[in-house]
Amino acid sequence: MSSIEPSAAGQGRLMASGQRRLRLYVTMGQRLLRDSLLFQILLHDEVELVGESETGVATLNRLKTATPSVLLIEENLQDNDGLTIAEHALAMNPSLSVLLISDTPVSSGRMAIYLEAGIKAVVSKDQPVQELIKTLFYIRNGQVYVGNWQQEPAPAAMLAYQALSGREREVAQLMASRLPVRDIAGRLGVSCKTVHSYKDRIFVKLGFERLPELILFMQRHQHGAAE
Amino acid sequence: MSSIEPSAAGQGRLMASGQRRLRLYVTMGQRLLRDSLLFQILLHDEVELVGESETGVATLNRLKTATPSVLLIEENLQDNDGLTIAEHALAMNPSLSVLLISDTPVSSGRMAIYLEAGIKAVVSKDQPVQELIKTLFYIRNGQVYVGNWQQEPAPAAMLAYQALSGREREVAQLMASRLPVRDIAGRLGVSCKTVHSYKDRIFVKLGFERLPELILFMQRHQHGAAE
DNA sequence: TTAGCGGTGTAGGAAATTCCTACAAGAGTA
DNA sequence: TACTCTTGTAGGAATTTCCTACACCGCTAA
Repeated sequence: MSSIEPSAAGQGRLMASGQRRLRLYVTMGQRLLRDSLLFQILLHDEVELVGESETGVATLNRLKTATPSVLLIEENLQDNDGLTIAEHALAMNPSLSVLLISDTPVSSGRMAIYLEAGIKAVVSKDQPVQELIKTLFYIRNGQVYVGNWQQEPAPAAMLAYQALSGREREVAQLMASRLPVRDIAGRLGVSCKTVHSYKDRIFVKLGFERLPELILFMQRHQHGAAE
Repeated sequence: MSSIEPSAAGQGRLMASGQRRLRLYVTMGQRLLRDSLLFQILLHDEVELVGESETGVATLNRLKTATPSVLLIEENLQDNDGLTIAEHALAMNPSLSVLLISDTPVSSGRMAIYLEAGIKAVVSKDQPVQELIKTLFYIRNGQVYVGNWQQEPAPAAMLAYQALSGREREVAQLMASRLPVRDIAGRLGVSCKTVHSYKDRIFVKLGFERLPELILFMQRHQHGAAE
């Protein structure tokens, strides 16, 4: 069927950064969180979901056939605690990277216990999603992530705004209010392409990938970190 | 600034469906859930986030200045319970539509209490995100949503697969595995445009809007509702 | 039995978006 | 002074999104 080159193994472009596909298994009790997290995570095309379950035992069963490279698991499961499950999983496959999701911020004491058990990172439910995603990608090659569980009071994000130049701020503003690119271009008296350029720069500077992130950012920025 | 027509009030295209912008306020304790839900919700361009907070009192304070049309609020907050807060909010502004998020499935008894209090709908954290989003849009004009809190065991979704035609299933399959459109076209021996057409039809039939939804759907479909 | 009608396989077009690259003017610095 | 970085501006290629088109095919109602 045609002589079309199958677009060279993998996605090329973005593939350069890390290793291969991140094979993910997710264990999380509540569907709402699991779903919305998954939608978020699956936006990244190097992630392959190899399985999911709601309970610890189900996870241990499936883990034999699914062969994830990363296990994202909640600390508190209905039938067990994530730590125990993770330990079993690690016993079966020591090269698995486990990211634990805890309900509350972790103390350094607990952190030590987790690391001891071979868990690669812990993210609490009080942290931003991006934090979780960043961590996920960070640990995927086996690295341990002992990042800012120290819970900085929302600094980086707001400081980032300072990094935007005047024109960039204007555009960020208008884009966050959902004004279509064409209108923004019209209002600023420049070409659409220029607006796109600003958009690109803004997204790079702030580390965003999609409009909702910017909207949320601007919203939070305006109504102060008062939040 | 130039004589460019500001692309006719609003977004035209999609705007036809409901009323105007859905002005949303979100009260949710845990950042992780709040964030990921918001990213999801803000993907819909008729939603305007007018505020968010973590606690009940903060919400009541902000509600005076922000003027949401819909309040999405968790049942269990750190400082109060969502129901109480919602009642206060409704006392201030009776036209507000409140969507309560409960930790567990709601019994019909509780449901009655909620409706009594003027709450428009309740979604539990055990339900799929789309359910929440659907409900959100449903109640935005003031309608009450007493949908399937009866928790059907995942029927509709899987049945939907039946609705796909042969070719559509092939494409769905390949797309879910993240094969680029061009490669899918090559493999099936048709043009890219054709593949896009299949994609469109698949998304319409299943009611999806983005790739992650399809990926998740196919994953779940294959590994049976066993889940 | 023939005229419709809806579903399926196929594809084209317009507009928008993503991801790069380009480049000149000013700011700052070695 | 020469060099580099940032900012304002924009173009191009490949993709995507959203519509529309159209020929078949099978089924139904007159």
